[in-house]
Amino acid sequence: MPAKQRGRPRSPRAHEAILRAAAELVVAGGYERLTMEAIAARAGVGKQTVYRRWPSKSAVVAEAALSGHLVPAGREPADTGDVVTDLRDWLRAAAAWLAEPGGAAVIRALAAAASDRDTDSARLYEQFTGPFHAALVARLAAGVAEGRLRAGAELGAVADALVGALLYRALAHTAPMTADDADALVDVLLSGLDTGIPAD
Amino acid sequence: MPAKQRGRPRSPRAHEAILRAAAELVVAGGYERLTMEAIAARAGVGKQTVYRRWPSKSAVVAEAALSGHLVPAGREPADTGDVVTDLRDWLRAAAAWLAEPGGAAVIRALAAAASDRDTDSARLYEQFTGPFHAALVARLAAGVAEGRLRAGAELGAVADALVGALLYRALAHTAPMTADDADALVDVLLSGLDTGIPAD
Amino acid sequence: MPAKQRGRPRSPRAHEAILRAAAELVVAGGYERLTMEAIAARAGVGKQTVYRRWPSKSAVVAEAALSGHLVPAGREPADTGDVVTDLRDWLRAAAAWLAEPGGAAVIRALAAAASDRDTDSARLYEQFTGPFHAALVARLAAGVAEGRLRAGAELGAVADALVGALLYRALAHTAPMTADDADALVDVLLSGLDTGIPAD
Amino acid sequence: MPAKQRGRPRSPRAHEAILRAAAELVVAGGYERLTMEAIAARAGVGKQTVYRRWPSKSAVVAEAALSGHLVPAGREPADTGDVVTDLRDWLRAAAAWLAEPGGAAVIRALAAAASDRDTDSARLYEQFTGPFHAALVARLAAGVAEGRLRAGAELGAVADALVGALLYRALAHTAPMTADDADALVDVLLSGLDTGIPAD
DNA sequence: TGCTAACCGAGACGGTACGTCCTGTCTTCCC
DNA sequence: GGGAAGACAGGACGTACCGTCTCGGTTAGCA
Repeated sequence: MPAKQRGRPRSPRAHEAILRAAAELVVAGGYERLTMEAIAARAGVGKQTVYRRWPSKSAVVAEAALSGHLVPAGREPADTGDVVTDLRDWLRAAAAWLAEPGGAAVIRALAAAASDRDTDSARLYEQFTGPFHAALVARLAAGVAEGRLRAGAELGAVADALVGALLYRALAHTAPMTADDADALVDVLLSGLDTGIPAD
Repeated sequence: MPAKQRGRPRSPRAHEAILRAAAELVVAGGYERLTMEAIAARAGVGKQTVYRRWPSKSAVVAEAALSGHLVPAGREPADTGDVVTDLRDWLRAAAAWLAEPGGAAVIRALAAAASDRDTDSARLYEQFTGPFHAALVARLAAGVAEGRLRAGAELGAVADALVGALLYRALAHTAPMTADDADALVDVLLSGLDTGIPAD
Repeated sequence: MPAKQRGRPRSPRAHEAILRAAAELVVAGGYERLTMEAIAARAGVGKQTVYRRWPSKSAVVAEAALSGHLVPAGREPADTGDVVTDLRDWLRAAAAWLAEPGGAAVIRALAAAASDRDTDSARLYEQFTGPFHAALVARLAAGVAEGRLRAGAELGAVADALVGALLYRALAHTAPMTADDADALVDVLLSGLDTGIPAD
Repeated sequence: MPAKQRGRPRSPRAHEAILRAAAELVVAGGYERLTMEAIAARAGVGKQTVYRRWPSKSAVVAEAALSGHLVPAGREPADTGDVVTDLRDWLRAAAAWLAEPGGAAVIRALAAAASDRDTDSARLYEQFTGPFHAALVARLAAGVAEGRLRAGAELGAVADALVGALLYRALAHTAPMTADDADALVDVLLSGLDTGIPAD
């Protein structure tokens, strides 16, 4: 029995306004330049109203990310029946999003938020990258079922490689991943490197 | 002719003490909790002495990382002649280091430092992960030359996948990469997923 | 016709609890540390219930003082027929009360409350010190009628001097007024300073 | 040996600017409306620079008062040789100052500052009213020496009565003391009330 | 040997943001 | 309609750091 509700209920408007403000500010200025005061001010809300809901900047950002304010949800690979094409298309789309300034800002903000000591960064990554990872594994498994991909491979490792490479290129931002890079990565993962010739 | 050195030379003791202090503090408390004042205090140095050398916190951390205060330098893959074994060993060793608390702390600090708007994060990543990436590509190229790996694959993409997967698992830290995970990843990259059977 | 009472009548229990809480808190912590939230909490009452009755902290304190929660009411000088003794006794008693920690705390709280810009401090002082002042004047007038005190003196000025000296010693609290101080003050006011010898 | 001076010395300009700002703001808005942030802002100074010197609002106000920023120093009674006239003139002048809005504001601010739990209010009153009190006693003693005032009276009590009556009228501010009130008070103190006729 | 420049530790400076506390108002459910 | 509870916008609190500055005091090369 969850302690009967007493007093004025928390305003959903304020809740929403805070997350929206945080998302806008983090895209505009990056995580380091983001301040709780600015979030509250832009949301038209007292600071206490922010702190009543989240204990820290990183928690607000995490919630904004998880609730879809920072990134449009639903980026699972399609299933056209051709797993190779689906994989390629998904990776190209993801790379394109991360090549935009907004996408990169989100990823970098997430990495910074996750570095905060008091953030449940496992949960953050799990909820943010987890769906992609899981959807990738599912699509790959379907590809195996189709007979298009070989059985026995560790599909989780493949998803790690795909998500990890995207993340790495986005964070390092020497140069974001291009469509060609994406295709090359898919090619390697499909064809492998082994020539079958054993070492001497 | 670079303006002959005049006045008191900068103290190498102070230089070293600052980097050591920064490294210790970042491992102990994470990047977010790190402050320039604490670095200076722990190094027994005035703040100006820090700012005279580096313009920002992230620059100090970057230097600490690059100069081997945060991470033991020299982790290139060995060349035993067997590229598969070398790759596996390197990935296992890297995964093991990142599974330690210290290793994870360093990576997370680096990610946070790189998220600083005013950091040359490209340079940071390049200098930090670059050598590994380059060494991997070189070792892979040698493997191709040996005839052990097929020619024509985009080796940079392979290195991206390896480094990225490590990074992803370390940052997400749901569970750090195990030796088995490492082996599975190498296996996939070597053997590929493709059965050679085209889509319907 | 005074708008017939509608709805639930105001709780006298709450009223009383608020004043008692305010009195206790002001004695315990002084006026500056007193907060409306603490008053409401200690009274077991919602803040609105306080604000419904009084518009400000100083008003609550004023009411607490005036209603006898802060100071026992009824300290007028006695009338034994001997105005000198009565005056001395009254002043000694007042000085003794102000020498206690509680008494001093009340006076200091009152002074602070009266300093609030939006307090009707004239009313506060009038209601708090006014009765004493008036009773003193009355007792002095009776002394004049008795023939014990000379006519023609400005009795209000005498009362000002008595009340003012008490207040001053209490607020300054270098040392509260002693019985001897009280006697000396009465002595001066009765005997005067003038020798009757004019200035050169 | 007072610990050799190290680091940048504290700015006398800032010190002075803070006290001036505090004095202006307290006269303008009263003690309750005074904030540390406003003091710092008006002084063109960081808040820390205020807190580095004084621990609280009341301490700043106390210092401003004691250093003559709130009240022009030097209000001792003159010595024309005629103690009665001197006393009357002094009391009239003091009453006139307290009747002005500025004077009243200062006294009320002082009373409020002295009510702060953590203020050394004894020192505040002693240094603020003490000089007047002492000068009054001195002038009265000179009057005794002149033969104009009777010996044997407790001159401290007389000064208490004068200062106290002024303070009381200023704080209560039902009506500030007028010149006539001042004259009446001096008259009573000089002539006394006693008719010499004993009680029945 | 003395001059001058750049360094050194220390710590104050004007600022910004922090996270907490309180104000006076409001909104809910309950009597 | 009053009452207890508690959220609301607002704003001051006192603290912690930022990056800069100003002290007295080294420590070097150059005169």
